[in-house]
Amino acid sequence: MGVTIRQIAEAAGVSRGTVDRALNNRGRIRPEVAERIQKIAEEMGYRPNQLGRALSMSKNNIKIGVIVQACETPFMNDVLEGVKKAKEEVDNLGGTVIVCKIPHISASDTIEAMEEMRKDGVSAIAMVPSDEEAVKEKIREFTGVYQIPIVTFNSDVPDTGRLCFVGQNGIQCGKAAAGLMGELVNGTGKIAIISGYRTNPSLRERVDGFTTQIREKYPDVELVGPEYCFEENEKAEKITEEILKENPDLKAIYMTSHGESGVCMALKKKGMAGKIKMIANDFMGENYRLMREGYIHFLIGQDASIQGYEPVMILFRLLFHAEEPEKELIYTEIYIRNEYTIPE
Amino acid sequence: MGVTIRQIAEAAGVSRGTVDRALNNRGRIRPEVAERIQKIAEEMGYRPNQLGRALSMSKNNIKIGVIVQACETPFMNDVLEGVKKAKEEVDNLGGTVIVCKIPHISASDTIEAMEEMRKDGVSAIAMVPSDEEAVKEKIREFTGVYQIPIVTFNSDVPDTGRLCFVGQNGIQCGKAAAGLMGELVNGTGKIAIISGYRTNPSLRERVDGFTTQIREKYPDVELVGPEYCFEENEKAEKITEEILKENPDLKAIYMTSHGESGVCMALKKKGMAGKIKMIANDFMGENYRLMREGYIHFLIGQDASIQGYEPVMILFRLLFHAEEPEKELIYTEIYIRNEYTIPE
DNA sequence: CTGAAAGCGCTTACAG
DNA sequence: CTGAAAGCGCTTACAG
Repeated sequence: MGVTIRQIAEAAGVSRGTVDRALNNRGRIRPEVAERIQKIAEEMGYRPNQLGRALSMSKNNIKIGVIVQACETPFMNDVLEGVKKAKEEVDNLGGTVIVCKIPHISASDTIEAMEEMRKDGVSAIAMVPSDEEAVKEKIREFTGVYQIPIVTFNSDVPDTGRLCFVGQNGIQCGKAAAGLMGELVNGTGKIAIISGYRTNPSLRERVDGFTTQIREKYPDVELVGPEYCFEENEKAEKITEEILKENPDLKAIYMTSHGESGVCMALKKKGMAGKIKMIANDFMGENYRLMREGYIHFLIGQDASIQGYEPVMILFRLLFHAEEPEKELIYTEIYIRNEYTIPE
Repeated sequence: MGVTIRQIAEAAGVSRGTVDRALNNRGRIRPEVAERIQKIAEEMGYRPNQLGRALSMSKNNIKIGVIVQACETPFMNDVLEGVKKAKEEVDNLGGTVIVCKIPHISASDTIEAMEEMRKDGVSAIAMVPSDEEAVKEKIREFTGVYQIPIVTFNSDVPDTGRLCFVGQNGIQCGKAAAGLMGELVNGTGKIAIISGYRTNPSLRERVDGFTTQIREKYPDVELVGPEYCFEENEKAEKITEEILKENPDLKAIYMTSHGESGVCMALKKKGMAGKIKMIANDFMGENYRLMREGYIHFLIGQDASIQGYEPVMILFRLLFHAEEPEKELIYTEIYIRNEYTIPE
């Protein structure tokens, strides 16, 4: 048990309300008195009890909105787990979290969700933005005109006034893959890159990080691609077949995104399963299976649940404790897994 | 805002105290009344407000003791970070956490710390036990006679009545290293194992997991050792020199424990820096440096801070919410890092 | 500028 | 078995 506001009030010979005003800079107090009280609190080692604070402030009802795009993917499911955990914590502290799931990536749906939340009276929003001008403009409007703080996660839209971004550093992710690849192929040979969409910023970063790092550290490696499979298995399979045809001496494949099963299917048909080394992204059941079957040698992933958890908590800390986030770009850790560090 | 106990009381036409008794099975209530109230609460979708609960119960003051051995290592420092985080949370919820740091691994000091905590009136203890009979006996006494629940972390002592264990699965850790090693050496060649202490259970598990997995999956690999360096750099250096002398064709080294700098020194003197592949354990500054300098190729580690955090929270959940841990063995994740996924 | 009082949602002696 | 009341530590109108 610590020192309470009541004890300070007694020690200072004032009322509890006055101590509160002094300690929380609420004004309406004579500066000398405030100073004296602050000193006493300091001396007594006062640490405010969050419980009392939260319970008392639960009248205000802080409301945080969460907008998630493409919510039916395994990754986003894990993200939603994190959101749920944050929601429970916020609920416990007297706040509210409302979640809007947008089934696919769409600018108009995103904007609509944002407007709805504003009408619902949210005090802040955490969201996965899509990289379109209309969405960016709406974010500018929210942060600027309506003064509704916004935290982006998973993908970022800089220059929109968003408070901060929580997600992966794509460049670093690509570099990590390059380092693993270098070991897998012993620093020499042909490596193909298969990506999802040419225009997707995160995937682009992975490709860039991978490419530059391979060129710098393993000059004897020859890169093939990048080819783009639009995260479709059929397309990925065709691409892989063509690559194999043109490069019978291919040693490895780096996949920045989905379509893994298609690639593996092509490898299987050519009898190359496990012989061609493969690095893929994202921790999900499908990839674990392919890893167990020997197709995928390393998996690179991120802590999905923290991407759902942290943005909500950042906003809550802002609204409840008036605590600004430490950095503008909050990168999540990059995890490497092999066959022995995946869940059964 | 949710339904409150007061609303239920009004709906049921009873007092708030009665609702409390009904909902928390406190007895001293007519069963029919209790049932009726439970039903009403259910219908109204009542979810108890943890804040009110915690604030009210903060009179009781739940006190959790933490005993940490060998607290001056980098790993234990991270563990203590986790303890600190848990302590803040528990403090916020009206509890207390007291920490006792034992500078070195010692049975008598551990027992002394336990006794002191008991006199201090702790309601539960989280501790790193040493693997000695006297300590085990003391743990049995605490859990049995005094009914003080104990959670072990980092290393375990089964059959002592301890509530659960939080830490690494050493076997799995060794297997993960084996999988990485197989890729590093391309499935063939000589690999040396250097461990810390022959008798340390965790290190033994790592060696076992590594050995069995290499034998099973890479029959062409020849294993050298394990040799034991007692986590001392000088000793590790000498051992490495000898191994190199007898095995000029050595391809890689697996270190289960400390002494890394000594090994690297020996490699450097022989001009083998970076040529001999190396996998080491534990995320710490020294190892990051050796990785950046090209000596260490993979680092295997655990989330140290969660090992400090989780045991305290498990006990808090037990005492505060009467919530038992889900499993008896709570294994922390095994993380793999390469040069690109370590902090600068 | 300051104080007295009510209130946040729950628990817990104390009467009856 | 049940109720009325006090209390946990803080905040916040409302008076003055």
